[in-house]
Amino acid sequence: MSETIKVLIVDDHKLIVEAWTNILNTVANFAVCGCADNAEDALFLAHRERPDIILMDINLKGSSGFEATENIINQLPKTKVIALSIHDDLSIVKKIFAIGATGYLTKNSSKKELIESIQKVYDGEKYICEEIKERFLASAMNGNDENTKKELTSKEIEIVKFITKGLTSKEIGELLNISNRTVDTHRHNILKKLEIPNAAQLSSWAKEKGYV
Amino acid sequence: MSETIKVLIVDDHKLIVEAWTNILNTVANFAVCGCADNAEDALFLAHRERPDIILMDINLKGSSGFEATENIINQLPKTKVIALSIHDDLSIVKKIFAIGATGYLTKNSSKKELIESIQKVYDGEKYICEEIKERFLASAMNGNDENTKKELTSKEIEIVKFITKGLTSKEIGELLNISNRTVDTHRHNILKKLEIPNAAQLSSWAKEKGYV
DNA sequence: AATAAACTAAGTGATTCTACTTATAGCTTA
DNA sequence: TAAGCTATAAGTAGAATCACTTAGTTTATT
Repeated sequence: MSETIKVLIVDDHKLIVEAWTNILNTVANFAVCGCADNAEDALFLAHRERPDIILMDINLKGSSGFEATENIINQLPKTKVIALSIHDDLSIVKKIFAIGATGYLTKNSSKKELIESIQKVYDGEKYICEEIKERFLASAMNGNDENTKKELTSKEIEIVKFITKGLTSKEIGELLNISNRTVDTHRHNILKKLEIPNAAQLSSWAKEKGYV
Repeated sequence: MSETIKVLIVDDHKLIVEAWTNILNTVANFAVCGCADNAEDALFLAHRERPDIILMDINLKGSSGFEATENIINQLPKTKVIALSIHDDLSIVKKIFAIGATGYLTKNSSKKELIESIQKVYDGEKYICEEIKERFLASAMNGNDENTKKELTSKEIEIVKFITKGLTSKEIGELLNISNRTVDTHRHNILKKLEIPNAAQLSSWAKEKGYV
C-alpha cells in the first residue's frame, strides 16, 4: 500500500507529459521517474529506471507505439504498460492487449481513471476505461462486427504507410522490390478488408487510427 | 498583479483538460472558470463566465476551432484567445492571428510557457511559443516560402473534406450541384497549390494539419 | 503431412484521377 | 475601369486505381 509506484510517461507532446506528471505527483505513493517523447528514449529509460508502470501514448509521431510497446514488454516482462490513445477503436484496443498491454485509457478518460488505472495495474489487475467498456458492451449487444473487423497484415500496413505518403503502386513496388501488380493486389485486399472505397479515404482512416 | 485571471479551457480530451486545470490551479492568481469540449459549449460558457483568457484547442473534432475562435472574438472583444494546436505549421499560425487570437502554443510547449503566455496575454502582450518563433526565424533566414504557402479557398477546403471521406469527383459534384469536371479543376488547383501529387497524400496532409 | 494464411504475380476491363489548357461570369480591390 | 481572384465548365490525353479472378510459392500451425 505504501510502496512507491514508479511511473514512466511516454508521449510526444511536452505539455501533455508535464500536465500528467503534475497530476501523478500529487498522489502520495506515485513517482514519475522519467518522460520520453519517442520510442528509443522510452526503451532506454525503461531499462535504466525500471519503472513499475509505463504510460504509453500509442500515437507517437515517428515510429509506431505498437512496436515500442512490444519491445518493452518483451525485454522487461515485469514492467506493465498502460496504453493511452486518442481513439476508441475496439480493434486497436484488442490489438494492444494482444501485444501484452495491461491497461487502456483514452484521452477522454478522467483524472480519476488515470490514477485508478495505475493503482489497479500495479496490483496485478487489468484496466479498461469506462468509455471503452461501454463500447464493447454496445458492440456485443447489437451484434455488429466492429470489433471483429479484419486486421491488416504487417506487409499491408507497410504499404498503407507508403500510400499515405502519396507513392504510386509503381514507386512502392520499386522500394519493396516487388512487382507493381503485387502492390495492386495488396491495395485491393486492404480496401476490401476495411470496406473502404479508395486510397484517399484509406489515407485519412490510417491517420485517424494511428497506423501512420 | 494580485488580480485573479479567469481562464476557460476548450479541448475535446477530458484528460488533457483536467491536466491543464491542475497545472493552472497551482498558480496563485489563476482560476479556471470552466471547461468545454466543443465549440457550442465554449461559446455558451464564454458568455456566462466572461473569462479573461480562453485556452482554445483549434483541432476540435466536430466543428473547426477557427470558426469557434472567430465567433468568440467577435462577440466578446474583451476576451483574449490563446490558440493551442498540435501542429507547427506557420500558415496556420498566421491564419489564427489574422482571425484575432492573441497567443499561440503548441502541445510541445512547456508548462512554463503555458503559464507565461496567460500572464503576458492578460497584460496586453501577444505571445508565441519558442518553437514557433524559431521556425519563423529559420523560415525567414533560408528564404523558403513555407510561410507564404498558398492558402486554400473555402470552396477548396470543402472539397478536400469530401476527398478525405473517399468521395469521387462525380459524387462531390452531385452533392454540391456542380459539374464533376469543375470538381476536377478544383482538385487540380488544390494539388498544385500545395505541391502534393495525389488525393491519398492530400488526405493525410489534411488530417495532419487539422483541416478535417 | 496437411491445412491455412500470407506473399507473390498477372490478365482484363472499367472507373477515376491527374495534367494542362481554354474560357466565361461574378466579385473585389486598387 | 482595370486587374486579379474565384467559381464555374469542358477538351484531351495519359496515368493510376479499382474490381475481380486465377495461381504458384513460402511460411506457420495443427
